[in-house]
Amino acid sequence: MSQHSHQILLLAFPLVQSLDVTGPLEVFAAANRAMEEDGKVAPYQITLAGPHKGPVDSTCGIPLLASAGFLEQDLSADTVILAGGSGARECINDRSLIEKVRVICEQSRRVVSICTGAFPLAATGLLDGHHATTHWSRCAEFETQFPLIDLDPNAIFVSDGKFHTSAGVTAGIDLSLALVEQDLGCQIALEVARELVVFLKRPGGQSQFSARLTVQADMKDSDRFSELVRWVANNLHKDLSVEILSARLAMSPRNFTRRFLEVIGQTPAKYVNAMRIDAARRLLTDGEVPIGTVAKQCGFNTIETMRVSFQRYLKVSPQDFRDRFQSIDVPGRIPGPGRKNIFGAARN
DNA sequence: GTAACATCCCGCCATA
DNA sequence: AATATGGCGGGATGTT
Repeated sequence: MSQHSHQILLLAFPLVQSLDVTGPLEVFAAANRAMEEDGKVAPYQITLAGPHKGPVDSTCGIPLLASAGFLEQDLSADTVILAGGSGARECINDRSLIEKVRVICEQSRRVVSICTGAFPLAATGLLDGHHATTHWSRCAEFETQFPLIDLDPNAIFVSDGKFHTSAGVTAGIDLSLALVEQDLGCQIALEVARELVVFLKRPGGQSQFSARLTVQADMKDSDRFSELVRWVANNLHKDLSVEILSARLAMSPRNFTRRFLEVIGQTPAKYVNAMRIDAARRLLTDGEVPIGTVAKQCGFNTIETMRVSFQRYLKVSPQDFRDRFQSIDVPGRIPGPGRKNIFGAARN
């Protein structure tokens, strides 16, 4: 936690419009707003740059720099973020580009990659011998390309020294949030998280829920599954057992479980549970709905079930969760001891 | 907290 | 031959 400003360089590979880029931008922009509301100076100065080929306008109000002259520009920052998405994997054979990335990363205090942004980072060789992660669907490819890197396919995000790599795009949002917490403290991170309605999760290394996963578009059957996922989100109060869900897609439970894991990246029950906690979280923060009603609406049969789930995954009870978030609106009220870290107890 | 009960989910193998 | 699917068993995990 410090008063000085943080310079952030966001490297976007060909596609600028992807959530990999806009997600972190939103987080840091929200952090700036939160600080300004507190009467402080907006701490984050963000530069968006990259060798992209997409439309050259601005994203989230951040002007895009250095598209054509990317290699020539003198770019450095406190924190550099390599966004993933379309084009990130393809550019690892562009030697001059990778060399440029390497120089930038070497000069930076913190290096962050999101999703497949890990590929260009890995290509620099800087990650060799380090722990890292990337999007689950690209892990096999990553491992064969970069055998010297210690890949953890199950982690949401991995921190190793100055390098922080994250799994999916939503994990990138979570990671940005963690950086904000590191830089500005828990209070601001809380406000940002609340504003963005990002699903809260535990520190890296825990794979049980990584928020709402974006279904890979290029994957077979993804249409059926994304439709199912949408249906699930709208029917959380119903019975969402494997048996019921598999019947909806006219699959055997065994095959459904297998395909669900492949396409969505999580097992059915875990995913459903994550969605339920997510929904409950929103109802608890955004309204005055009694906790028992929240539990029912979100598909937890009883308050007890919901409480167990909250304790297990968020390390707080529903009541604590509600109190904590609503306390933000009360000036001067400070969360009690042991409640300061929304990301869970353990940190590193 | 705990115990009984239910469901999940993943390896293994047969079948399509 | 190679691949996708489905059934089964039972330890792991979750619910009441």
